[in-house]
This record gives sequence, C-alpha cells and structure tokens, in this order.
Amino acid sequence: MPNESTPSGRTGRPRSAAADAAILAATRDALVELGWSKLTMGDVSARAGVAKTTLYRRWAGKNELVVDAVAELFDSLELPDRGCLEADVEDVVLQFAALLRRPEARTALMAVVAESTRDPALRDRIRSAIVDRQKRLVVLGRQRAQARGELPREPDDALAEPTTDLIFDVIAGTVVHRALVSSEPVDDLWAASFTALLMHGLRGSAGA
Amino acid sequence: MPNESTPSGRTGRPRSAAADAAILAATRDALVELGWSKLTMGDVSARAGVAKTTLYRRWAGKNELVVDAVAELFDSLELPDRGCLEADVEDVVLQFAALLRRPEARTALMAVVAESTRDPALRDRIRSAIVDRQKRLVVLGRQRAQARGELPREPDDALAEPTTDLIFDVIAGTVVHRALVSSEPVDDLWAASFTALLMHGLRGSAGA
Amino acid sequence: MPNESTPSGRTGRPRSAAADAAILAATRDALVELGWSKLTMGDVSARAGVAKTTLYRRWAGKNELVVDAVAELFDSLELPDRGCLEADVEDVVLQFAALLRRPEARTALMAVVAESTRDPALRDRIRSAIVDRQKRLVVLGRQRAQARGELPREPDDALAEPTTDLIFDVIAGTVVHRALVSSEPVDDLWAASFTALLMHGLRGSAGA
Amino acid sequence: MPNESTPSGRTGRPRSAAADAAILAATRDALVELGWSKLTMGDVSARAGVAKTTLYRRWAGKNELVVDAVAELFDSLELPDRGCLEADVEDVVLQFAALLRRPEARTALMAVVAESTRDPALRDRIRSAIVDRQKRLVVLGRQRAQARGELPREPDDALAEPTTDLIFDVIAGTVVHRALVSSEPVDDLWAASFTALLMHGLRGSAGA
DNA sequence: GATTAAACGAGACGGTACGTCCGGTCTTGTG
DNA sequence: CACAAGACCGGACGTACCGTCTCGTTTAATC
Repeated sequence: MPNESTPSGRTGRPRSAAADAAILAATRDALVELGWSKLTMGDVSARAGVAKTTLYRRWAGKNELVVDAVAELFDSLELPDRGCLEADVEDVVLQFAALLRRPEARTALMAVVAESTRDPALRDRIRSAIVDRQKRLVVLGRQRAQARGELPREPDDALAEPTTDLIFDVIAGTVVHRALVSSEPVDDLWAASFTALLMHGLRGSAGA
Repeated sequence: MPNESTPSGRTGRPRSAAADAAILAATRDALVELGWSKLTMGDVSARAGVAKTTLYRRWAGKNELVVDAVAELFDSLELPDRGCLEADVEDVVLQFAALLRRPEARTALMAVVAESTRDPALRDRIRSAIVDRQKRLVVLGRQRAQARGELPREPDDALAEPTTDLIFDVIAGTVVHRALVSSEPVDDLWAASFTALLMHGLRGSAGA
Repeated sequence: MPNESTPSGRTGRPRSAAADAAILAATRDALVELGWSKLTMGDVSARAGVAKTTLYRRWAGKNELVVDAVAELFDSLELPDRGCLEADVEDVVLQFAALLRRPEARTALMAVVAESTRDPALRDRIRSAIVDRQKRLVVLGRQRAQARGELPREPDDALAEPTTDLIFDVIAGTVVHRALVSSEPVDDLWAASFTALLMHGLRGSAGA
Repeated sequence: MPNESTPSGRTGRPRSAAADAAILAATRDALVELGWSKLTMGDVSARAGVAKTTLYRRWAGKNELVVDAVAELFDSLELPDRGCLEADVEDVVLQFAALLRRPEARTALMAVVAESTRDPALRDRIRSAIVDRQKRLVVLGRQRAQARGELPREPDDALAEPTTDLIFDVIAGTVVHRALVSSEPVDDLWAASFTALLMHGLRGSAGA
C-alpha cells in the first residue's frame, strides 16, 4: 500500500512496517494542524520519528503520501440497513458529510484532485485508492433495493456499471460541492431534500 | 476586481490599468503551462513584464490572484433556449464539461477550493466571484421552465432559494466529480443520462 | 573581493556591504570552533545573521569563501627592520609560525590547498589572494639587504624573480611543513637554526 | 596495517585478506578519479565489491583509510648513489616532485594534513605512516656524505636528530610548497637551484 | 562431519548538510 | 506616488552521504 517499487529483493534489512503506520498517522495529524499547503515532508518525518529518506523511499512525494493517508478514512463509510433505500441513502449522505467536516479530509481531498489534473499516475492512484473502493456502497445499496423490490432488477449487466457510476458521481459530487464549494451545511433537512430528489430521479428513469 | 485596498489617494502616479490585464492573462498562461502547484508569483510577474512588487500591491497572494484570473472564465457559460428544459440543462452540462477540459480551469478550481478549506476570506471570494454568479443559470432556467409550464410555480418564494441551491450543487457537483474525481469523460450520452435522472427528480419531488 | 559575477547593473537594490564583512568574520569564527570539515554554509549564514542565498550569491562555495576569509589573516605579517637580514628573516619565520598556530589558519590553509589540486580556478584564487600578496615580504627583505650590502645587487632583473620565488617557497614551505606535517614546534631555537641554514645558502649561492 | 582492534578471537570466520587489498586499491582509484572531497565511503565499497560494513570494520573513517591507501606510495622514493651528495639530493627532489604529480598523492596528502590539524590521532598516524618512514632518506644521505667526506661527522649524536629533521622539513616542505601552493613546476632547473641553495646552507652552517 | 561464531553482502535506518527555489519584504533609482 | 530591478531573510525542497543497524548467508577453525 505504501507503494513505491518495493525491490522485493530477499537480501538486506527489511523495511520497517511500524514506520509505515507512524508516517500515515503523522500525515493525518499534520493535515489537521497545518492543512495541505503548510504540510511539509520534513514535518511529517519529524512527527513520525522517521528520517526524511525513509519517507521518500516509500512515497514519491506529498501527493502520493496524502492520498494513502486519507484513503483509509473513506473506508469508515458504511451502508446501514434501515429497511428502505431512501433511509439508507440519507444515512450515507450524512456519514459522508461528517467525513468532510474532518479537517484532514476537507483539506486533502480537493488538493490531491487538483494535483491529479496534471498527473495521470496520481489520477489513477486516487481512483484505485478512493473512488473505486467506495463504489461498493452504491453497488451494495442497489442490490439491497432490488432484493426489496424498490428498484427493478437490471435486465442487462452491461447497463449496471454506467448507472452505478452515475449514481456515485451524483451523490459524492453533490455532497462535496455543497460542503466545500458552496460552503453550506449538510444537515438533516438538506439531506432529506437531496435524497428525495435522487429517489424520484432513480425511480423515474429506471425504466427508460 | 484586482481588489486590495486601493488607497484612493488623489496624488502620485496612478496604477497602470494595463498591468492588471497583463497579470491576469499571464496567470492564465502560466496555469495552462505549469498547473497550480508549479505556478509561482515570480514567474507570473516575469511573464507579465511587471515587477513582483506590483503584483503584491494588487493581490494578497497566489490564491487570490488565481481566483480572479479564473473567475471570468466561468462567465462564458450561457443558458441557451432550446425550447425545453431538458435540452437546456443538457446543453449547460456540456458547456460546463468543456470548460473543465481547459487546463487552467481544471487545475485552478480544485486548488483554490482546497485552499479555501482553511481560509474563510478565500471561501467568500470564491463564493462571490464564482459560485453566486453562476447560480443565475439555474434561476433563469427555472423561470423559463415555469413560464413554459414545465415546472410548477413556486408557491412560496422562501422555498425557491434552497431549491435553487440544491439544483446548482447537483449539477455542478456531479459534473465536476465525473470530470475531475472519477476522471471519466462527460460526453453526450452521459449528459443525456444525467439530465434524464435530474429531470425525473425535479418533476417527481416538485409536487411533494 | 567577495567575487562572483557582480552584475554591475545600476538598477535594483545594491548588495549589502555589511553582509560581506559579517560573513567573513563568521567564517573565521566557525573555522576556529569547528574546523574546516565541520564548517557548513548553513552554519556560517546563521552566525552572520544572513540568509544562505546571500552567501551563495557572493561565493561559489565553501572553498572560495574560506580562501577569502583566511587571506586577510596573512596580511598581518610584516617585515621588521632589525638591522640585519638574519634577524629580519628570523622574525618573519616566528610571525608566520604564530599565524599557523591560529586554528582558523591551520585548518583552512591545508584544506583549500588540497581542494585546489582539482580546481584550477581555486588554485588561481589562492595564488592571487595569498601567495602573490606575501611575496612582498621577500622582495622587501632583499631590497633592504642589498641596500645594507648584505647581499649583492642582482645584476639582471630577469634573475630576480626566480630567486624571489625560490626563497619564498623555502621559507613558507619549510615552516608549514615543520608546523603542520611534522607537527613539531617552531620555537626560537629552531627558527635560528633554519635561518642560519638559509643565510649560508643565500650567501653561498648568490654569486653562482 | 588496516588497523582497528583485530579481536584476535580464535574462532569464527577470519577477515578476508583480499578485501584489504581491494579496498586500498579502490581507494586510490577513487582518489584519482574523484579527488579527496568527492570520494565517499559508499563509492569505495562499491568499487572494491565489498559491503560498507566491511570497510568500517577495518578503518574508522575516510581519513584513516586514505592515509593507509596513500602511505605506501611514498615508499617508492629511493636514494640513488650518484657519487656526490648534490646529485643525490637533486635526484630525490625530482622523484618527490614526480610523486606529487600523481593525482592520488596530490589530493590526499594535503587533505589528510588538513584534517590532522584537529585530530591528534590522525596526526600520529600520518607521522608514523609517512613522515618518519621517509626520514630514512635524509639519514642515509647524510651517512653517505659523511663517508665520502662531503659533510663533517656529527661530533655529538644528540645534534644529529634536530639537523635531520630540519633538512627533511626544508626539502619536503619546499618541494610541496612549490608544487601545490605556488603551483609552479618542479623541473631540472628549479631542482638544481634549490639543491645548490641547500648545499651551500649545509656546508656553511655545518662548522658553525 | 557437525557445530559455532565471526565476517560477509545487502540495504534500510536516523541524521545532517547540500545547493536551489520560492514567498513575501525591502531598498534602490527612474518616471 | 507607482514602478522595474533585484537583493534580502526565511524556510522547504529532494538528494547524497554518513555511520549504524538488522537481516540472511558464507566460511573457516574447533569439536
């Protein structure tokens, strides 16, 4: 996970596993205190009790390091089972909003996306470490809804993926935009309005 | 627009108006070539044929400069009148996606949003220079749709604003997420799917 | 003297003259405390209350800086007039030995000479800043001795220079070797022995 | 010779003798190519096909390693028997000058002397490995000259040592200064001049 | 022939300094 | 007073070596 061409050679002193954990934790701490732009590699290494070289042996730079440090925050999101799709979605929306109130997530997420606009490797890393992993929530939600009969079963699996992607972009994009661009609160009321809009959209365009 | 306490003193040499334009143009050029993180104040001043001091007299720093340099790009968005709301929305979605393919917009938008997570003044500047200005598209679209009878008239004006905000966040957020986070193309097919989802949502939840 | 291509442009803020003096003094202090090999550019800049960039603007590196810092120490050497050549030489030998007991001179002199074996520019710098300047002592000493009749007048000026160089190398080289390579004390007794040897040599080979 | 507390334990794998030779040869090669200041322990170990630890097991650091690597070069100096003292001295002067034209000797000799100004242990090492060993040339030369009757026999052995040291410092110091500090060539002409000066000095001050 | 203990190669580790770059400020002279 | 030029202080960058350490692997002398 910390990446970088692990030479996998059998010889030599093995890399410290403890260092990885310390570095990622230190990175999150520094993000909270300093934010993305004031975070420095030297500071992270000092917090982690690790030499700068150790850091650069494992990550190519600040971007890669922060993606890894933040990615696992997103794994805390979980799909509850409240009995109906609308309630489930609303819950996830609020979970996601809570995550985006954490300073380390707020400051880091947009920053790495900004950097990724000029760095294809970073783009891939974000996709695999964050985007693709969280699509599980949409996939699982649809499966449950179909099992409950709330949504029609996909006749063709080939259609399933584009729809999953679309729903994911709508939910994640809208919440992020509300929270970070418009800078408005994501409260119960807003979550309910947004979820209602989405539900009508899904049910209406399902057959089409 | 370049802000900063214009001293409004009557005496002394007046500020060069040409310098402002040159600086903003140089900033956009530099964004295209270098991206946000490699853009430096010294480089911008050199490109603009201007001293660094002149730059700092007008803008407090890189963030403020870039917001101003990029904001007017967003004014190019226009709401067409294709006769029905769905076509109008689809068109704006594609316009916005085209804008997000411009390197200076891609790299700058996410970056300033990231910085704004720790800087309330910057947050306000983004809101007034970009977000609030583009909400006009949503307001105008709804007015036209109501005039055409595609959407019911808002019974209470107090409800109008939250709905406008929600729609704006859904459209802008989803397109940005698709383009910059998921890194997938926003083509005609996707625009049509997304617009259909949104239309069903709007019509369905309007009465509710 | 601090060298480096002074751009000599008329515009812009001029270089601080005070900085030069502070840097050279700081360099000598650091040499005393740390010696050549532990002396760092960062440490010198900190002692001088100056940024590292200011240092590098004026000197290409540690070698050049130290040559300049040490060169002026050698200007303190003076030729006394004790009435006879032998006494004058003995005095200079002891002065030079005293200089070589100063830690900043000891540690720096050999080090820059060592570096100069691979750097022609540094070699020239040492020659012009140290070697050529101190040859004045030999030239002056011979003139006085000739005026006193202790040494024959040079019939041909073309012979004068090689002889000056030889005497300079014998005196400087022998004292340095005694003090720094053999690591033996240069005391009055030794100075007298060496001077006697040299005087006999000069008188004997003068006519030849 | 490679020093360091050889634990002399009876058991265990003995140190490789081949490694020592390879390391010293690699050190000399590196000195030729890179000079003292660019020579690194890691580079030497790589050239020698040896691990860095092996290197540090035998030598305390760069200084000690280089002294050992260079010391034996000086053993190549030999006193010829040309029939008269003057010719013998002139020959040795030219041999020494030739040695100082070798890059590994030039760069290393001054550098270790410079380091030794702050390191008494290194000073001793230089003295025993280089200085004292080469004094044999002076001792032998005087013996021969006395046997030939060119120089008077020392009436008192107690006087012999200081005189030997003085002659050694004069010869070695002057040649080194000419070659490395003044950066002037040591050719036949110069060697003859210097030797003549020294011979007159010796003969003149011998009786005194 | 098995045991044993040190030397060995590889390479990661915590440090320190490097020389460069940039940010933001200041100090000149010119317009 | 604004401006171009450019020196200034501070601080982070990413790299290179230092000397130490931790591995798994020889390799000889002793049993």
